[in-house]
Amino acid sequence: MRASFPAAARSSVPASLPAALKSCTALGLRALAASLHALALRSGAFADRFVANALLNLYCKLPPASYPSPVMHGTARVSQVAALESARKVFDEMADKDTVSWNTLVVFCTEKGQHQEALGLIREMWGDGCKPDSFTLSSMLPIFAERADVRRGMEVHGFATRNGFGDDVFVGSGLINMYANCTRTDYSVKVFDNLPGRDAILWNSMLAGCAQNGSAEEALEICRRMLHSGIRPMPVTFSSLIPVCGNLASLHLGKQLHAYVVFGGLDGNVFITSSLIDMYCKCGDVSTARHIFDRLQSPDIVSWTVMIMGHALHGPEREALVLFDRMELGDVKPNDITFLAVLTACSHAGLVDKGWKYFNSMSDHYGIVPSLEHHAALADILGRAGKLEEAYNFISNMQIKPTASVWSTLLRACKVQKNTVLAEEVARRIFELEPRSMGSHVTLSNAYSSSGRWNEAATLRKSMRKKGMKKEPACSWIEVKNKRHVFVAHDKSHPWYERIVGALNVFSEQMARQGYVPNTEDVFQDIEEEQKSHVLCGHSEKLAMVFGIISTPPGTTIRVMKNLRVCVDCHTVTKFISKIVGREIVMRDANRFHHFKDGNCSCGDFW
DNA sequence: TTAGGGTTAG
Repeated sequence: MRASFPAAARSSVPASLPAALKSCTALGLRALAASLHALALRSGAFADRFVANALLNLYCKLPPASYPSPVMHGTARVSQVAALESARKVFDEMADKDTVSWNTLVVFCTEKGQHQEALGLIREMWGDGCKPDSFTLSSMLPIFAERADVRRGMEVHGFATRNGFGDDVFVGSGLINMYANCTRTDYSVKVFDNLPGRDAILWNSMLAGCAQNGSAEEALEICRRMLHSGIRPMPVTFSSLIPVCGNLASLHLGKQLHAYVVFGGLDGNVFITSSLIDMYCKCGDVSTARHIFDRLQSPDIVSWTVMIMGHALHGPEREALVLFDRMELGDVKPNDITFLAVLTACSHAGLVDKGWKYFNSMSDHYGIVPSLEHHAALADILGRAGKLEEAYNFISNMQIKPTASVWSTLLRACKVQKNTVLAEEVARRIFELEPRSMGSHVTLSNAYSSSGRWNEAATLRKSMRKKGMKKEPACSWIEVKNKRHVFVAHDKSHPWYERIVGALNVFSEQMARQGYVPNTEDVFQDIEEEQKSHVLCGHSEKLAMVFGIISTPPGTTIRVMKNLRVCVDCHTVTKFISKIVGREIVMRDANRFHHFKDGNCSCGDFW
């Protein structure tokens, strides 16, 4: 027999239920929530719009526990579909739906990445006579942000303006992010500047939008303006801004932010510490990164991954594998990005068997399907280890269609191994997919040159010029006394140019006495050997390094950054100079970090 | 009374 409620109790049920359900949702009280659901049905309170909406929200935030727990991608998807179905069931049973009901479901779908379902619901909502409001619009914008669909994002913007939501801060922050993701930070700034009042989250939206899209200078400018407006920096301000320092490789700026973090007592925030570890790695100071990492009580997956990647790029690569194995023993499970880091370590260390082992364990032990990037990483491991044929077969037999970037890892390996026959075949494949691939044209031309096939190299260069293709100019930079100095080859514009060349000549004489012979392999022009060594003398990384040495006190570590890979001769020269001046020289190129000390390099001459 | 915005790794 079902208990019936006294009339007085029944009337008070709807008033108190929404708040009670909200508390259950917030505190994760599933059992109590289930009882309240039963109560709502028995008492008739479910007919109340507020009660039903609160229940719907409960089902979205706290789906019934009987569904499989979301562990890996595949299972999580099943779980989300089941959760949506259960929420939808509650929704369909509602007699009195309003905009809140629709929005609750829409938000649930967008947050779970079920974008098609969300857009379908919004169409259904229109058909039901319920017009989208600011909640709906701010939920739609992240969908077009992720798809970088600026056209549809702009349609939402237009709708918002026409319907009186142009001043809404939630719609505003959605628009700022959407435009930033579509690489239109200029529009983000316009939206931001036109919003009334000031809102701390909007400032952080602006900052994050610029930071995530490579607009480093703009991000710093936003930060200056924010502080000037009296908005205090928040934890999220630091976790957005610190990666900017890493991308600029600006160690002095990164250290300043680190100091603010420590003084503000924010060094326990996992977002901030992960970004600090990554920043120090990217700025060439891996030992400080490791120092921070070693003091973490319980590193999360991002902290582990950035530290593993740090060792993969700086060496010792085996330390990256030691960390990975340590992580596997704990509670934190590796994800697809962690595997990219560990495969990078295998590539730089030349560990073919381990590379295969980790690659296979992704699907065997973790249910992670290897992506194009993982395939490219394994192809790189094989190619760099000289197993060109194995790499070729591996790429040819991939389950997913290889892209030009996968093939290009093999092309670079062919150049290093001086196998121009295979290089031509691989380049043919690349040009079928990407006829104007600049990097691959240059690599093939360099492969011809370093094998002495000057005519083919010249013909290829000529056809590149004809097609209007220009090689990215090499440049290197160094920070001295908080100022960045940028050099291109034979750059005479620097005020210290004469002094740099003078010092370089002195070093050349010392190196010659110690047995140095210029390595002209990377001079891709058919000129006399003597001229080639002159070309080598002016390479941007040498200019930046020598400037660093003569403008800093003895013993100071020199950190040079280069946009392309370091050339073979510069690598040899830097080894000699590190010994002559007794300094550690760190050089970041497009592929990894080189730590030169006492005449040796951490890459073991394998890069 | 019920729904929404900003952060770390490739």
